[in-house]
Formats: sequence, C-alpha cells, structure tokens
Amino acid sequence: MTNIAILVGRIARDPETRTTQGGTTVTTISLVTDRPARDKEGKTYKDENGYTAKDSEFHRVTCFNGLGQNVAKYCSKGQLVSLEGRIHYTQWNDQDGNKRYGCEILADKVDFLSRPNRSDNQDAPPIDED
Amino acid sequence: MTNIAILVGRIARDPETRTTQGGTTVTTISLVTDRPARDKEGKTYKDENGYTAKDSEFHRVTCFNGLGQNVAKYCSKGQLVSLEGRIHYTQWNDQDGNKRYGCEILADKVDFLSRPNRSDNQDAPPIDED
Amino acid sequence: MTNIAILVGRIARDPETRTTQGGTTVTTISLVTDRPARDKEGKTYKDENGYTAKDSEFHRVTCFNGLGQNVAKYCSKGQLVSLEGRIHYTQWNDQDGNKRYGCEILADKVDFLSRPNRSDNQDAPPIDED
Amino acid sequence: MTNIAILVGRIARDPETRTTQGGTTVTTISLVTDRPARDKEGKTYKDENGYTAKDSEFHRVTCFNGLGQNVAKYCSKGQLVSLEGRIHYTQWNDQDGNKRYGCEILADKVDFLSRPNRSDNQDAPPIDED
DNA sequence: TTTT
DNA sequence: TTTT
Repeated sequence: MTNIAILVGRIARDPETRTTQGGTTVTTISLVTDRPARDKEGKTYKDENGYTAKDSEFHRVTCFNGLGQNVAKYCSKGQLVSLEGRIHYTQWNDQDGNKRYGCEILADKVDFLSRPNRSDNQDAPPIDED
Repeated sequence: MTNIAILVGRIARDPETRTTQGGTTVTTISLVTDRPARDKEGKTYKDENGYTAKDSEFHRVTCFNGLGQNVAKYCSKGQLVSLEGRIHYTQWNDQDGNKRYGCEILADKVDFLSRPNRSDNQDAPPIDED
Repeated sequence: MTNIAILVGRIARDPETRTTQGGTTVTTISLVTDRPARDKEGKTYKDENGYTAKDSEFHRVTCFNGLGQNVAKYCSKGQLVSLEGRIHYTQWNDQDGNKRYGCEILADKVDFLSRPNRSDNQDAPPIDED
Repeated sequence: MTNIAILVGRIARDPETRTTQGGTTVTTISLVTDRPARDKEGKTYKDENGYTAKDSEFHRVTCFNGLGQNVAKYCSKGQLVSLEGRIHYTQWNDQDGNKRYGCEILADKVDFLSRPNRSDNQDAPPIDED
C-alpha cells in the first residue's frame, strides 16, 4: 500500500554513517524542510532579520547500502537535496524502561540539487542515486 | 519547500474529534499502510494463517476544519482511504519533565475508496474532500 | 531529478500485453482518475443520474517486465488500483509525416485495491508488485 | 481520486502568460526533468562532452490566477523549481480536422529553488506560492 | 473507456 | 541543526 514521502530541503549537518555486523551501510541525515510561517490572520511575516519567517521541520532520513554509501560520500551540511522514501515508525525502551517512539524516512532515492559544501569534496562528481 | 506524504491504507479505529477554544475542528485518525514483509533473503513469506506476512505502519493523521468535520462524519474503522498531507513533528514535556517527540501527518485531502462501515452511516453520500 | 506520478483510479479496460523482440514484456493499461466537476461558481453538482458530476482523466500506463506480467495476469477492467511511476513523453511521425506527441506513465509499482473482476481470476492471490 | 505529479527541474524558457476574457491569468512554463541515460546493459555513460548522458522530459506546466501571476513575475529560464500538480489531458481538432491530443501539468504549488536569472528580477523577493 |  |  502506498506510503510515500517526498521531501526537498537542506541537510542540517553532515551525515552519520555506520556499518552493521551484517555489512549493511546505514547513513542518517537530518533534512530541513520549511514553509512560510503564518500569523493568526494567516499572513506571512518577517523575522527580526528581514527574512520571511518560516516553520521548519527536521526530518531524520535513513539510507541503506549503496545509497547510504553515496550519501555519506557526497552529501554535506547545507546542501539542497530532494528525496523520496517511506515513513517508518520505530519504538524502543529507554533506560528507565519507558516505551519511546520515533519516526524516520527510509529513503529510496536521493538527488543532489546543489554542489557539496565540504572542502574535501570540491570536485566530487554528480552521483546517480540508484 | 516540498514536504509531501501520500498514503493509501485502512482506518485502524473510528476517528476522534474535538473542537478547540478557537472553534477549530481537529479530527485524528489512525491509518495503517502495509507492505509485504521480507525475510533475510529478501523474499516474502506466509504467516501462520497462510496470508503473505506484512509489515504495518500506523500513521497518526490530523485533519482540520471542514476536512476534519467530513472525516469525523463519514470515516470509520476499516475503511480504505487515500490521503495527501505533510509530515509534522511535535514535542512536549511529559509528566516527568522529559522531552518527548511525536510525528503526525497533517492532511490536506482525504479520499474515501470504500463505503463507510458504520451502521449509522449506511446512506452517507460520497463526500468532496475540499 | 524528481519526476513522480502517483495515481489512484479504476482500470478502464482489460490490459493489453505484448513481448518485444528482446523478450521484454510490455503491458499497457488505461487508468481513470476522477474528481468532482465544478460549475462556474466552483460548486459541485449532480449529473442526470443523481451522482456527483465528475471530470475524468484517462491515463495511459505502461508496465515492463515482471510488473508487466503481473498486471497482465491479475489486473482487469473495473479494478481499483494505486500506482507510482514517472511521466514520459513520446513522439513519432504519423502516416502523413506529421509529428505527433503522446504522454504515458511508466509505472514502477502497482497496488491492487480491489479484487479482480475477471471470471477467470476469481481466486487470484494478492500480488507483490516488485 | 489521487492524481498527483511532483516535479523538480529547470525552466527551459521564460514563462508565457495571458489573461482570459474572464480575467483569469494563465501562465505556461516548460520544465525539464532529467535522469541518467542507461545503455542496453543498464549502465550510465558519458556523452561527447564528458558529462553523464541524460534522458530529458519536457513538461508543459500551466499555472492559474495568483500562482500564474507569481510565476510570470519571478520565474525565468534556467531556474531550478519544484512543483506539485495534477496531470491533465487535452484534445482539440487541428486545421485539417484531425483529433489531436495533449498533456499538461496543472500546478497547485511552485517552489523556487534557485534565484531568478533575469536581469530585471535581481532583487525579486522570495515568493509564497499559495 | 471505469466505477459509485 | 540548514539556507536565503
């Protein structure tokens, strides 16, 4: 059944990557999407710096295997990215034995809409995400 | 910036609806999307009842105003529904003062793909969701 | 770059399928999506049969390989289907040498939301579309 | 019923805009989405200039009313844009009386992902698309 | 050309 | 926690 998330936003910090015991690469990014904030009358307004105020959402996005490797290699803080994936909910018990819930986007495809910002990636080639 | 969720699934339980002090109707539904579960070899398998095993996601979906009223009126447990909205994260402090996080889909449109199941809605007309 | 079409609708007629010289299965379906028609005041209205009048779009959807085989096998006229794909434009010269243009959806996934209607498929199992 | 197109691409030429007799602004843009081209083995390859070869789709996108006005005002050739809309098919008779068919995306939202390129728009403010 |  |  259809469970699709489509996001275009900026990478909030450099990706985190790890390899599972089974050899799977798992890369996590934080992606910010924002939209104009509205006051009670439904109108947009400026923030103290003169920019249109906005409401931001910070999405936790997880990428596996080859996609995870590419994202870890070519993706960096500040980059503009579009991606497609599905919404997945997680749960676990915290140290106090309380049930905790999380939500993440499991990405199927990631497209890079701006060049990498990391100094060590200045000539990174465009990547094909699948 | 693009933040779109598109879901097709079944309503897990009858909607809950309330009205804020400001007069806004807020209706919440739990929507289940599922996909075939895969074993370690990536193959689908049967559960103990002979059905293809599945992984289910339970989405919390919130509908405001007229859409919230229609969903409260015409939507019921078991119904097949398609919807479009955006992903929104919430946070609050629990009774122990710990920060807690939640995730919900704020729906823009809801389409009913099967007839209502509630006895009191047998002749509910098809609704136009916007 | 993102090019995504997401459709939920009914199959307008039984699928057509063929195999290319290279052995690729190519199955084509006609999918109808509709939305409430609106009059000049932007209001919905009833047709002569008492149903809410609607505007219909007939999408040409193409499915390749295994997906094409499944769709040919299990899909039939009248079935409710959700699908994801991308928009593709074609062009060719007609018999008079005029350039002609077409548009089709190349499907990546197809989900069956209702049982098949064909008498020879009454006990077709649910299919996994990828 | 769900009929959603989501596109991220570049504007191929400056928008064309007109006003109907009824006073509706209608703006049309050509949006290019591309993806890596694949050879028969399914691998990407380089073109004669050393770039990864790509397959391009040129979408005709139509925007009405306020959205049409904003797009006409702030949008220009070369700009990177993300948009959401629905697929619509048109038909008409050509000068020889033959039935001709077209396809366009009727946009609901347009987001500008890069600054305008037109010299007369250098200090255009960011726009809110709805 | 579908279905309610 | 991003960017304009």
